[in-house]
Amino acid sequence: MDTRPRPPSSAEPTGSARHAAAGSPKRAQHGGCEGCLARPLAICASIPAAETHALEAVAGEVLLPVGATLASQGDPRREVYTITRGMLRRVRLLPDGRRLVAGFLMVGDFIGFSGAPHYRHTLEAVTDCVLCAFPLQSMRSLCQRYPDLESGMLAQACSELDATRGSLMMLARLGPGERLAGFLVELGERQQQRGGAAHHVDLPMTRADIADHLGLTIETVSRSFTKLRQSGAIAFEDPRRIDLVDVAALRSAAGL
Amino acid sequence: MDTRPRPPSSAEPTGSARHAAAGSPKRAQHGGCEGCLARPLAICASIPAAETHALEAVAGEVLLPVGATLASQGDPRREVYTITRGMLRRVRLLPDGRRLVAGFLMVGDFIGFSGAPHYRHTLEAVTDCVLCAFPLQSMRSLCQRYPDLESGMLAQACSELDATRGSLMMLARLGPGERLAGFLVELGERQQQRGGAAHHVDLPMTRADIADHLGLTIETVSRSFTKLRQSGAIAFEDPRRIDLVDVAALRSAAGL
DNA sequence: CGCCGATTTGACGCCCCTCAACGGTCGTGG
DNA sequence: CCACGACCGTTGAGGGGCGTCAAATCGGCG
Repeated sequence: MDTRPRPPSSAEPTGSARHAAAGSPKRAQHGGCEGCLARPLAICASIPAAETHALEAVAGEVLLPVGATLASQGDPRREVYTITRGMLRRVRLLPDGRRLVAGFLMVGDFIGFSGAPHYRHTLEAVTDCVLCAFPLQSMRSLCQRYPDLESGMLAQACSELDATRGSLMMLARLGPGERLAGFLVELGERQQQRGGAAHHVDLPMTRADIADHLGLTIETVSRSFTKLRQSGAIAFEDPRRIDLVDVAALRSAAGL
Repeated sequence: MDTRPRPPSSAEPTGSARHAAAGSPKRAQHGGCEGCLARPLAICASIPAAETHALEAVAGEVLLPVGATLASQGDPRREVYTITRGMLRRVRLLPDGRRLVAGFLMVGDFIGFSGAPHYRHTLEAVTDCVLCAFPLQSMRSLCQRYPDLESGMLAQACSELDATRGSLMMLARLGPGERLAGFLVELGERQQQRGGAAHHVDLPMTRADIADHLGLTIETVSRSFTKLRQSGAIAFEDPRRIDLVDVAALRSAAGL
């Protein structure tokens, strides 16, 4: 009765990569919190440096090659994760193939804020990733032992809620160009927090990922890119590497 | 450059109600947790019944008449709330008047999951409301004293995150009829948890509120209602009181 | 009864989705 | 080395759905 989907939707069916067939997750031993680049960004920082052994004792390391899936929609939730390297996407699929990318997850982000016993999203690696894995049960006991950890998680969950509510406005009331502007600004800020250059955004994800994140089609995303470029707000030669020329204009377009 | 808004947007400019000019919030003394209808639904339940005096000691009661605003976008956040009676809407306004209703808040819901120091939304009473107010600072100390309270809040924040992510899919990829179907089902379930009749939904909010919640216009919402009615999925005479005739159809339309 | 707001319905137009084609890059294999 | 295919991104043409504008109906309240 309503919006019709496109036949088989867009991106790959989880396991049909280029040639080597998108490897699967591999387990490894935890490398230690000391030199961890993600630690200052992650909830792990809620535990004092002197006590990281408690984390290391229960943590495992997961290596996730590009295109691999960490967990699938419907799987039981047994672990939570902190991202140490790389980028993931959080994908939800409708039975008819319509696809939503509910978010992109970057270094320091926490995976596991959910009350559901099963995953409501599939988690796929946009780039090669490394994650710290914690059994759900261990995380619960750690929270009891270190109340600051639980406060930290609550705070983090609240900011994620803030961010998600921001996306609501974007999807409900902004036009394509405005959505894209907001997306670029936000991604740029997150990359800057992680040591990226200001006024520069790297886009490891495809246009299809962006489209499914913004509730648009690939074509409309592409057209919006060229319009933003023509307007002088952004510049790029490599479509995966964007210059934010006029951040103020981008921000105001996105209602920020 | 993009979607153009309608001149002055839809609903009232916060204070121009029917005739009596939408009263303002009134303070009262807290009535006690014992007979509180919201308690079993709210995070307050994380504190044992024998200890409710700790809550009562710091709580205040707020009476909010229809149309009144509890807090405005940009105000500093000083308190958090639990809803005891009535319904509120969480509204965000863009400078040009575009409006989003980020959610409807009902009895037992908690207001205050945010990391921001200022409100990012305006909170307006859809019906007459009663709320329990807790100073932010008191809530923090309560969390230290009662770790279960903090766990409860984390759990609640996680379910809200789940719900908000569900809205993302709705806004990004569902058509008008599907969005409305999902909205009705979800609201029906929440009302049922609160003692409402199954297969019946009360809509205290206007079509404009629904439209701004679903990212549509009033007219499209209205047309979607009549289409759902013609399809036999719902029935109604009073537009504010909807019969859910075929819940299965509604659920599957919404991708649930 | 008259006014006002809420809801519904109709006519029309624009924006975005759909369908299609093209160019560029990369990796493979002849 | 170059031909080839796969994937990605871009651009153009066309159609449909939802927003826009307009008007009618209904109910509540003064």
